[in-house]
Amino acid sequence: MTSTQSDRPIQSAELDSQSLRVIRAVADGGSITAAANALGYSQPAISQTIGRLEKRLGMAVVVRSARGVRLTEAGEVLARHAATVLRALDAAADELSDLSGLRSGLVRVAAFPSASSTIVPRLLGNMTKEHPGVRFSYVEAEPPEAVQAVRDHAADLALTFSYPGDPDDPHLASTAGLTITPLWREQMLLVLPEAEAPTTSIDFADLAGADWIAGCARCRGHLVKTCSAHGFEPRLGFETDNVPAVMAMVAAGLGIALLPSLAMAGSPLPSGVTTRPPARDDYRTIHLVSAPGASRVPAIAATTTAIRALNVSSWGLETG
Amino acid sequence: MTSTQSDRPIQSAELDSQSLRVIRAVADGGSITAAANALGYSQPAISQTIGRLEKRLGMAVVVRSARGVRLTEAGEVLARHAATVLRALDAAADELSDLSGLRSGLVRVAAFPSASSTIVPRLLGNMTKEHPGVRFSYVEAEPPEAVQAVRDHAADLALTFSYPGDPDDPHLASTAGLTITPLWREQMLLVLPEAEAPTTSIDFADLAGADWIAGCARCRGHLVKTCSAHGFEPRLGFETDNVPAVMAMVAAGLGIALLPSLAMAGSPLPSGVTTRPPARDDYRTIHLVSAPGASRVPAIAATTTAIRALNVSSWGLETG
DNA sequence: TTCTCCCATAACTTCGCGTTATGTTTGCGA
DNA sequence: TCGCAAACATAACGCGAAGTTATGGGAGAA
Repeated sequence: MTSTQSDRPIQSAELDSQSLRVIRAVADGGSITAAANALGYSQPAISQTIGRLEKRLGMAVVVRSARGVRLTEAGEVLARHAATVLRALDAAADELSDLSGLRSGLVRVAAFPSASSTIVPRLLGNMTKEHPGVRFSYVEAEPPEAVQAVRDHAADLALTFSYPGDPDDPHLASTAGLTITPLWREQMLLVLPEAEAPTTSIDFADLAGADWIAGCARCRGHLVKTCSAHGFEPRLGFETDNVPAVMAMVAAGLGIALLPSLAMAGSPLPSGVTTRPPARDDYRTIHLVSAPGASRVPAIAATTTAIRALNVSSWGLETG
Repeated sequence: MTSTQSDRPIQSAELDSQSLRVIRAVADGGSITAAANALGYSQPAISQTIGRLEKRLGMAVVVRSARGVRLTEAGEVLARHAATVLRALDAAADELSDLSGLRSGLVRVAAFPSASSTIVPRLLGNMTKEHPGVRFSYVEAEPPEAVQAVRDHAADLALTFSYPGDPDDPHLASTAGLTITPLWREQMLLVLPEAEAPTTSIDFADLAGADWIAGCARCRGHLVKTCSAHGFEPRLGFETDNVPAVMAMVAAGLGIALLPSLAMAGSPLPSGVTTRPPARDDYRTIHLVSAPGASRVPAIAATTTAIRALNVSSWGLETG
């Protein structure tokens, strides 16, 4: 009584968006030739696409008509759902275009404190002016935490610094899978009362008797290391990572300090306080840390490019 | 300042449903390997599919993570729209399965009047019992109009008849593109008063002096042709294609008639009226007319199969 | 360190999906 | 009635997408 139907259910995997595009074009144009012209294909391409689809489905999708072709019920089903599918694909393509064209996207930046008032505002200002659709988040973090944030995918890009030869350099330990690019060398400056400042640079060895005001843990480590390289151990009286406080302490005659040049740019020197470079150049290095693949995310790639393009000479940074 | 983006907008043609399936599986499984297992592919297949997609889009869709992989913003966009796309594809596949599995579908049938009360009810009864989801429409139409309906795609299947040697046979003229299958031979019967009926069959030549009641135009043509083949021209007194009316006229002694056997099945003989077969077999042929490709529409194919499977012997039809 | 998990790559095969060239059918017009 | 034109199908072919297995390398965990 009943016919010998295969009765195999149609899997959605047997439907592809290209076939739906073709069906819709045929429905709109009324003929295979018209669809081919509309889609920019040759006539046999459409004919074969439909033929393959019908073979997969095991039923006719179009039937030849006097002039052109018309859809079967199955074809109508496909044409109806094609509208939904193709609308969604168009929407996705639009959003991807926005990401690709830097009209949308989010970049999560982390950087160390003295960058917060110097590099970061200029960077984000340039970027939002150039690409208003790109959004940024920013968290201030010391290098170890910043690196960890990138590792955890909590941040896309991190600006960090490291002192030469630092054994605790977070970039050395378990930075597996991260890309670390040196950006600039940042000059270290001695901060001291004007009265005690010589006219030119200062030899570290002359400072063996001074009281020192230390900064963050790793900065203090660098200070101790530098002093011991010059044959003495610094007398550390005060500790704070608050730069204006350090300067005020220097102004109050409580000691001298060794600060990176970005700290100067962020906080004006109090009167009576000045800076001098050490006789033997002292610097730390600023790095850009990113997860691999960051270059293949348009907004992040654009941000890294913008970072490299920053004019940083006014802050005492040297490209290197 | 800005980076060198290609900035080429993403075309929705660069997105295919397979990539979306893969993206969704990766999003769900959290790793490429898990997605491969879920989809039944090898791990490199998924890896390469994503790689090709990223190459087409010009941006990353996933980033390697500690354990497995995670989506970028672009990947999230795709995963979000993938839900819509795949839902629509599943819906389409379901509907196609219903069509394929004879749980839905519409078959438009046309047939000649005497089939309306015989063949067609039995056919549609069988079909709706066997396949409740399949819907039917039916229009009664004489063969020329029925053939035209199929040609115009106003009907999917038509039951028609033709008399042997009919020069106006609608199946001969402009049936291009239609499939015509002979189904059965239908016996023609003489309808006459019982009083005048011989016990066995009747030789046509003995009826030269009778008055005749004619049916439809083509039936009348057949009658005239048959009579002239036997050397006389029938005296046509009454014309109607109303079968009960013909029988009533015969019962009233107004003449005799030549009717196809299906007409008998549809209308009971009045008392005093009987039928006899002509001595030399007289028949017409019942055809199935369908548009090409009808066999590739499941519901229509099932209907044609059901037509062939009909038990029609009780109506005086012979397979041939 | 070593083991395990996961992803990428290489090398290869197959077939989907285009192309151009050509055939077939239908409807139309001289 | 006889080509002509229009539309779809088919053939033959090429390329690249998309799958496979085998293998390598990096990162986390015992």
